Amino acid sequence: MTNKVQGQAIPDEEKRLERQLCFAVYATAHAFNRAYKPILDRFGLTYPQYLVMLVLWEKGCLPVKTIGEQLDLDSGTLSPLLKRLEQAGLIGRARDPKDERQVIVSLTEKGAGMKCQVNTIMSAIGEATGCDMDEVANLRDRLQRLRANLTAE
Amino acid sequence: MTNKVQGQAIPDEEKRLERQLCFAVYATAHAFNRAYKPILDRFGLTYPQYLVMLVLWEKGCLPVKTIGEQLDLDSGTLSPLLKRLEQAGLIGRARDPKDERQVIVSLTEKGAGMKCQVNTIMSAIGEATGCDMDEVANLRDRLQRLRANLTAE
DNA sequence: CACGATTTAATCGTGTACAATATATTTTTG
DNA sequence: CAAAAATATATTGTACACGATTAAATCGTG
Repeated sequence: MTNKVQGQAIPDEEKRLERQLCFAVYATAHAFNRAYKPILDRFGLTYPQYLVMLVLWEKGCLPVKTIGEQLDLDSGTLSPLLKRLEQAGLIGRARDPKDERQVIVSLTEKGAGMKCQVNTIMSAIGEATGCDMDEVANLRDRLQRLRANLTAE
Repeated sequence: MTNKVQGQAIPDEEKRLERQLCFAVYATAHAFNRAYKPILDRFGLTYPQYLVMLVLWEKGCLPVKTIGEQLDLDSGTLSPLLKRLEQAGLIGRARDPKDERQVIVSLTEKGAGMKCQVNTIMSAIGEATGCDMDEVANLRDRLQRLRANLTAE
């Protein structure tokens, strides 16, 4: 016998990698990345960069802080990523005159013009998932609840 | 009108970040990582390192290749990760005498002894997910199907 | 048996992630 | 109003992740 105090002992079968929800999420995230790569390569974007562009296409100019809240990423990740998007000519960055602490990220002409490619990208990925709209919605909603639980510490 | 040829145009509402299944997966993977961090820190493990240990606890000695197949990671990721596990004294690495191309990864005494901590780790994470066993199984199976679809290119 | 093709790991370069720290700019308070 | 606290971003160090390349060993076919 291995464990009695802290709840039930978990049977070995349940400890297998394939049974872990965390691994299913982890491996699916990688699979999505790989599915996106050939599509996004055509636009010179990485997947996290594409997410930033999605937020900007949806909401327009935003401070770094807000982008970070949307994507759940901190400045240590976003600063270099935004620098690369700026070098690619897709976004601009400027200190907010009202509050010099903030850096406002905006779309350039080139970055805004790229928005019309979203249909192509989302259609290709939608195809690759092999899921109908109900299954996508089901899975997405379950994941959102799970994420909220995990974050609620 | 934006798009008629390539299937239907996707309404703007569907393009929002929160509606994307890929982002739900991406953000949940990060949330899992953060939930694991304080637990795994106590054992000096990162989350990917923990996954490698899970595989070794389950199957014993394995070549790098097989570990990569289990986790869907390549040698560019595993080589440095395994080197750190070796430096931490949890695993050993040795060329297979039968086939010198292969490196067999094995558990040290210390690494094998750590297995009894799995109950604690999995219980803590299970708690953090806030999901009952049915919901975990449901979500895991849906993700496994999704991953298979995405990988089937 | 030889020699080219394949297999297996390691290495290198680029790009996330994140904790910890640094810096500059508000905002709050004594 | 000045010092302290809070806020926003950038930087640094460590650790994945992956494509591309390299190097060593084995295999396959002539």
